[in-house]
Amino acid sequence: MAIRVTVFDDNKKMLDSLSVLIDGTPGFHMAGVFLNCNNVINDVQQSQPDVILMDIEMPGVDGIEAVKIVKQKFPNVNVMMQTAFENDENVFAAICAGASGYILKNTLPARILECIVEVYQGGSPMSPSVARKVLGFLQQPKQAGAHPDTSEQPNVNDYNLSPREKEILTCLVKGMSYKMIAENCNISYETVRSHMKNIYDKLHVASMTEAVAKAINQKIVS
Amino acid sequence: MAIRVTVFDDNKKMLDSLSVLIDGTPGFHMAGVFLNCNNVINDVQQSQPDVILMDIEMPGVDGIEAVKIVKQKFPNVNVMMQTAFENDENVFAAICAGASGYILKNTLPARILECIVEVYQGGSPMSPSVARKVLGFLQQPKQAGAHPDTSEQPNVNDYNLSPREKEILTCLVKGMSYKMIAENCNISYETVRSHMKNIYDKLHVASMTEAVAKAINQKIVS
DNA sequence: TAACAAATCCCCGAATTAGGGGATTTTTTT
DNA sequence: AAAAAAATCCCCTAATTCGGGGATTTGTTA
Repeated sequence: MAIRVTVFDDNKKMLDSLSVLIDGTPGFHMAGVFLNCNNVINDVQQSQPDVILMDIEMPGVDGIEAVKIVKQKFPNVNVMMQTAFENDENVFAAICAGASGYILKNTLPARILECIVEVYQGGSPMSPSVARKVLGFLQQPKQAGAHPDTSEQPNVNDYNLSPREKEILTCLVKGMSYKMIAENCNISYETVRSHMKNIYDKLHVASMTEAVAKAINQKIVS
Repeated sequence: MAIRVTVFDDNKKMLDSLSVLIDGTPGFHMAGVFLNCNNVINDVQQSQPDVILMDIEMPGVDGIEAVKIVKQKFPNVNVMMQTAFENDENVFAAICAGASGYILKNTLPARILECIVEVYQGGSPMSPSVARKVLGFLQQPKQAGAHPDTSEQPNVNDYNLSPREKEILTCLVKGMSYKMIAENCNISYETVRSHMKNIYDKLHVASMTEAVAKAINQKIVS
């Protein structure tokens, strides 16, 4: 059974080459080609695709909007974005809208077919640079310039915490309870409490949450 | 200039076959192989890799921890995870830790080399099923509203908190106790508790400290 | 209309944390 | 050597948080 592909793209040339590619390859069938998404629901209903190739830049309803509509009406149809540009907003918006893949228009024909299969099989093909962007969304904004104080001067925001106290504060920031910290640091529960009291004194706080907030915001712990 | 690859994997056989593959292919050089990550900083320092292949399941320091350490010390080295399993937690944790790729151990040798090149060139190769999971993380917080927030960097880590929940989380981060939050928000103590329970569910945490740390680190509250 | 999310409130018991006292043993500094 | 700081441990009481249960009202969505 051939994989049914429907394409939305306002570029007629692109549409033609994709038709040749898809209908000319065994195992693939071009179920429908459309120059815009103004009737996307109808178009999908009619063509009954397994996979949709969707351009982003289109007059009228754009590709992002179209994905939303499609995924709402036909959640089982997988949509792969195919676009010339890859700015952050588009990538992110497309994924949030429910796209299952995101490839660039310079992708080689053979690779496009591979991607269609991949999407059909439940994968999420992405062009390398897009994949990197996607991971970027998930990765926390890391500290860039990472050596502010290698000097011998004590950090003013250090609050004179002892090494052990910093260690315990670090555990706290990771979400550990006193009991867990005790185990982690191989000391008794009561010792943890003692340290905590001292930490509170030095930080001028009176609860775990305040201590954690201060520790993170003032970068007392890494 | 060959791409320098360092591998961390506690499976000796895997290490051997990767050595043969990498050192036997022009354009690649195996810079170092290590059975664990207990001295990861030293190992990386010594071997000076362009790309690191990192197993997750390892005795002692595991692959996720190791990525964090590596990215902190050597932010320019790209790390690709290679593991037998692909449970959600690992994938997510690895990416958050700073991994630049995530492939499964059943990946074909030729493809592994491709992935190394891709990582080296700034891409993020992922096995199809992993890529789908990654997109899933981004799609999870229910379809983003009608207006695609294109102004700033998209906040991925919104966790679908309601306005009131965000308000309460903000209070928490300021160090308030339940009682203080209740007064501040003009609601009863029990209502604060209810909101807190829901916040914990959505954030996947189980204590105030964890919630505060997550809220600050992931910029859920400003 | 029915189903759902959001926001509000309540109770119980168990676990955890806070604040107030201590004390002893190492290190480090003066 | 004496003083100070750091790290370890203990007890008691009060306050707070956590994890289960609920429930009601008000909107919005399907």
